[in-house]
Amino acid sequence: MTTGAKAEPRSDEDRRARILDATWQLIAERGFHAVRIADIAKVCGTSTGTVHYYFPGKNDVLAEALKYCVDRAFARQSSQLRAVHNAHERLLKLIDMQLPRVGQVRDEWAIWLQYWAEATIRPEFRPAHNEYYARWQETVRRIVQRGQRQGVFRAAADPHIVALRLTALTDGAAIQVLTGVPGMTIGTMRELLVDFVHQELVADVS
Amino acid sequence: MTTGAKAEPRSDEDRRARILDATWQLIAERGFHAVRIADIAKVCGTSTGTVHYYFPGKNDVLAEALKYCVDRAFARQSSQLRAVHNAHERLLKLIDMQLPRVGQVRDEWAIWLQYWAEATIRPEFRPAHNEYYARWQETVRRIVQRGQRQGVFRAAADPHIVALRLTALTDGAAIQVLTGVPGMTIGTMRELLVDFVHQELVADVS
DNA sequence: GGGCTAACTGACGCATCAGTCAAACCTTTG
DNA sequence: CAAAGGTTTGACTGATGCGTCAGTTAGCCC
Repeated sequence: MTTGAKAEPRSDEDRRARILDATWQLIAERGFHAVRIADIAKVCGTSTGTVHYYFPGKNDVLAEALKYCVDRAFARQSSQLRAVHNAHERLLKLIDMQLPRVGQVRDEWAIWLQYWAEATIRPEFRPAHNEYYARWQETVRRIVQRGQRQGVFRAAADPHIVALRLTALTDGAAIQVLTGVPGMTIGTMRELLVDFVHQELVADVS
Repeated sequence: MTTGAKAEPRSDEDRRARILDATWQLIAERGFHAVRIADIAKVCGTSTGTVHYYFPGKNDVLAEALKYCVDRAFARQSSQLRAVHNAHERLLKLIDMQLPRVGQVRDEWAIWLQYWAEATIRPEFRPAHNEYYARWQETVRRIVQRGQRQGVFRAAADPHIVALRLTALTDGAAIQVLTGVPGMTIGTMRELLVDFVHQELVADVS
């Protein structure tokens, strides 16, 4: 409903992908547990039977939709980041791409919040979640290491620790934006993260 | 099921409180949307009719249960913090009390995750959420100001900013603990937060 | 054309729950 | 004691939605 690409899929076997695409957007809009198979079918212009034809049960559609969304987002980020060679700029670019503005990125953050709530309660969601989360942390860590090689980041910083902190800080700030905490806007969030990067990785003294 | 006080309520009109107590624990265990009126009644040793006698609808029970939990946790924290007079120690005590160990505190964190997921989707949850979140941030901010008055914290730090950062960092770290991100344990979380406090508020240079 | 299969449909069966209600129960007051 | 009013019960209802399945259509090979 928001900004997801809804262009006609070329042939038949990405019907599956169409279903997943509709599903993750519905999750982002209405929440994990408010999504009905009938809603998915309606958005896809198909029947509930078809959804069950491709996925054994509702849980499977939902779980795969989460993965699908996170995967696409990661791929998109990666490809855009590759174009930026300076590590400092690349990190700032990453931060910028992750700001939960309205639209696509905000919906993706909504997915993460749903994912967290679900993974807390249902341990079977954790392995997949942790894989994706680790991949994200690793992206950050690599940029830090790259920056140290390039000499734009302090050599003394521990990339692992910095990644842990920066991801935590990003998540926490995103929560405040998404839940509408007064005083936490997109701008505040960017400032907060940029400052953090500067203090941890750029500033001269320790 | 975990550690909530389940002692016999003295008379009749805290039957309401008993229901809320059972409800928030069920939310923490099973998730917001998996809680059934019948479950609440069963835990309370009463009937579904009684639950509806005290609360007009399911939504009311759930929403009030969230508030109830957050309120109790806040009161408990406040009373324990009051005993610590040195601001630095008080902040460390706060951090310690908020580590999501198993049991009560972990359940309370689970409630926050559910709250966030819900507030993201349903704007009507935001006002209450933001009120509680603001109260928490204010607690942190006041401790920082207190520390500056006492001279144990750097005067240059902006209490508002520090509170924003520390709460975000805490939330982010808690998510990683609750979702079981490898490498993020209670110990790591404490270390991360204590380091942050030291760097932002205690270390000499800026 | 005639068999075969894969893709798709949508009505139906069945389970699950929120909320209702009339009756039962208990407590208080006159 | 009796009436009144507050509280509790649990069977019931109506709605909702998942998953199934018998049936349909479309493509494909012989």
